[in-house]
Amino acid sequence: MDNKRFYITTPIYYPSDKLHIGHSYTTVAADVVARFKRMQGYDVMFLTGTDEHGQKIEDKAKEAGVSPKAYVDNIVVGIKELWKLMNISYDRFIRTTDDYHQASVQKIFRRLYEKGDIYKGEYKGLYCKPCESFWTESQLVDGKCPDCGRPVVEAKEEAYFFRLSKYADRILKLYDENPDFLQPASRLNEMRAFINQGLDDLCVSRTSFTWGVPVDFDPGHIVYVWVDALTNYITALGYENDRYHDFEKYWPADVHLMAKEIVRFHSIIWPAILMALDLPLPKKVFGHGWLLLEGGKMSKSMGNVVDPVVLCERYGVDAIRYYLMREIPFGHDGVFSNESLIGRINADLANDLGNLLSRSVAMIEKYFGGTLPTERQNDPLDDELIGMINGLLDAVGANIDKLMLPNALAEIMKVVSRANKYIDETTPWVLAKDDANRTRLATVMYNLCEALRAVSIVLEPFMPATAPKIREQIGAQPEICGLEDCRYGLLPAALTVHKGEPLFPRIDLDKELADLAKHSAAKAEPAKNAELEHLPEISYDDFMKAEIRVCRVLSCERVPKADKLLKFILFDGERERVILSGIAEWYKPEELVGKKVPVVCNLAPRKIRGVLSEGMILSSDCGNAAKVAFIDDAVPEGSRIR
RNA sequence: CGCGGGGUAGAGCAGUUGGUAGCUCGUCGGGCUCAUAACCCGGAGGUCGCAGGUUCAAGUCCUGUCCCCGCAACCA
Repeated sequence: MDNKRFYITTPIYYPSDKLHIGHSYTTVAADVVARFKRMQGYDVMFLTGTDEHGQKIEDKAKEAGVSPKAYVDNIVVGIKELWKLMNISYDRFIRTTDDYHQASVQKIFRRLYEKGDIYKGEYKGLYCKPCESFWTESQLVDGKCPDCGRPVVEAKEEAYFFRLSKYADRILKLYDENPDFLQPASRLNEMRAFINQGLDDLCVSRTSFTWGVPVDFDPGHIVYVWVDALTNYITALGYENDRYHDFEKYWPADVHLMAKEIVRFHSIIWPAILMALDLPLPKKVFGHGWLLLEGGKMSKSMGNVVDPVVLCERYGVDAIRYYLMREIPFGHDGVFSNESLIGRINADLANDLGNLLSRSVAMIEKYFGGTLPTERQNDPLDDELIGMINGLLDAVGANIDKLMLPNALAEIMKVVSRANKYIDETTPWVLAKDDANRTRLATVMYNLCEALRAVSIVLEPFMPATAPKIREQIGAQPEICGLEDCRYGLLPAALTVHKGEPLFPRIDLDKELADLAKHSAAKAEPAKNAELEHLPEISYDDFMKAEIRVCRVLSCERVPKADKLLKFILFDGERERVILSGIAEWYKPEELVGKKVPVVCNLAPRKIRGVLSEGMILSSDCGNAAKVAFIDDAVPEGSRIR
């Protein structure tokens, strides 16, 4: 028993902003595994935290007019509240600004330096003086600084480097000998290819900012993110510090869980650092996919992030946890949408699971006054359901061990479906009509409750709040709801049920979507106002020079070989005019035909892709998209707008 | 240019070592009435991006080709 230990981590998140649903996704996944392992009897260490140093935080804090520490303190409070809200059962929370961590990082850095794996060199690059930033060639825009557009110069500065190149062969060997080290396997090829194109040594210090851990033997140099952040996985256990003392107990980690964009750091740089420190390597690095939003990637700059707090408050934590774990194939990208979320909640949780509980308990109350008689009468009809109950734990466990979390949930839902079907097959309402069938009816009811009990057990890691609610209603005591109790026949024969509230009320999809649209529209406005771009004042005469008229769209089609352009033929009140507009990403041509739109008619015509465009259709910037400013249909073509 | 991933029913996805193409949602029809108008059964719907090849047999292997997405490191 003593050697059953399990160490799982999430990345430490960068608290430059509030966390979004993608962070919740990683963390919920880790939580599910941690909870399951605890139920299996493992001594679990589940670590999460925040990576709080660096230029960006420094900038953000300055913008907000507070110290960097005050800035991150505030965000971290929010993050911890989010994890509390989402029922995340982390055992330890590390902040890279914690004293013990910083002291450990300095020791580790010094140790690597003394060993010769970190050396002082020169960082050469393209430098923008006003921005005090180095850029790579590929980052430049038209050969100029991407931030300010000014020219860059070649420059160099002193910096410390980690001998990453030295470990390339050992890392490749690691992949060969432990194909399971990095999952999904497809990422392994990517990493191999990356290493094979040649690893350069890694720049591990900075002098361009001060918000970080100082290199204690060389003032002015700050330890850069690689050594500062990645080492959290060991400093949080007490490596090179006295705050904790379970490094020996938990290291190496069983799983580092993360999204795919940081897989490279964890499967190349992190093992190299550990090799340099002569420490064992983590057993597994798992890079899951991204939650995409309809229309593309979620990102803070696009302003299209989904706030997990809002979702949890609206639909309940367990519904969100379930959706995240069920809908997106773990390891692949998946699309988040309100429709699919509500669809899952309704179909799986309300209709199948919630309703199964509801109808089962209702029948026991109706036919037996809430308590089952103790005699039983079995039937071959029961065998399949009972077999599935007895096989459930293995099916779920095998999938969780492989981190195939959606499959684990699918296995659970299979039992729910089978139980619903079982009700149809056994037709309890028919049995209830004849007292002679009383024993058989009780058996059917008992079997349903057993299915629900088994389901509640394996569902617990995924939906920790819902599982007890199910048990309460079917009258299952906690003593028979451990993982090892996930088998048929443990409920007392004289079972008493207690009907409760529906687990997951059904959501009216159309109403809900309309409501959501209203909210997000109202919310989008103030958010944008903060960063409005202002232009110089213009005179009334200048304004009146623009001839903006209402035009009707006669036809609209995509421009061949142009992914953003739509070609319009419009009627402006006296003639037809052709206009090209770069809105193809957001509108289908056919949905625009017949619409009335405002057009700047006296804009100098311009040839685009060989077609003369005579004017501009007015649209508003909406996040990263454009929305055409449609005009009320009652306004006649040609009307002047001013 | 390079590297990686992907193109399978209206939508979203499974398809292990090649052997009659599945699942969820939607849709159409039927059943039931215990239940959160939920549940159960059945039907329709796919030339598995395209073109070749290997094979008795290919979504599954090989070659070519088109399209989509990501990465391309000092950015946290």
